[in-house]
Amino acid sequence: MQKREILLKIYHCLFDFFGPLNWWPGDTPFEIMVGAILTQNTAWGNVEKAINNLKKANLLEAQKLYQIEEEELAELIRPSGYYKVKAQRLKNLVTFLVEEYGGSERKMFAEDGEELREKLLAIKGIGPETADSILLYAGNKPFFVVDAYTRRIFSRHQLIPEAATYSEIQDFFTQNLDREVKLFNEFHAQIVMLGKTICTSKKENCTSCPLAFLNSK
DNA sequence: TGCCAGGCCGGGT
DNA sequence: ACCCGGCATGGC
Repeated sequence: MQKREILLKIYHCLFDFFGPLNWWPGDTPFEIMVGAILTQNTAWGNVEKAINNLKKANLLEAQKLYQIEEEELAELIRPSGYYKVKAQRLKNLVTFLVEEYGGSERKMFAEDGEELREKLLAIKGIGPETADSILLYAGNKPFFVVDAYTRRIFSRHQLIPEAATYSEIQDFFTQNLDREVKLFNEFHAQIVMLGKTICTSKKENCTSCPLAFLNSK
């Protein structure tokens, strides 16, 4: 079977299993960008607490985070862990957003995707996964997001080498899928759902894996 | 009770 | 070009 067929089969299998997920959990593009930074190596439940703190304080806007003291921001996002570095990283992002685009995500995302990706990667605290999450889920641009679940699940089924780099894994998807926002969005969401709910172990294969058909290829 | 979560950076080889 | 320690809270 061709890689292309396998990928589509996996996608449809997951979609049938979980149903449509319509990611990312977040009401606005700005909230999604904030969440993308806060969720770095962190359980989403903790991120929710931090975002709720920002919402309750009515601070979930670029201009407001731009003005707030970094120490105060750090206290608000404390539940998300790594709160001091993440406060810096959020500051770096909103500074970029405000000073380059007047705080308007719409203006930022009007830019060419590849160029914007380079600019995001140049911000300290934004690596490839965070940049691609922002581009895909906040900006509706077709960049496939690779995360720990993706590596774990796909290397376990021997579709990618375990030591593959981020861009190698990303290429595996983008070279074998149509470059569509809807597909990239839903596919990544399905992978995360699988990793969170069923394929949770780092070591053993899960017994009730919906992708078990891959084992008898 | 310890382990781990939707990374990333900086310094050392 | 890799490898590793540091960053931290809350849930199981």
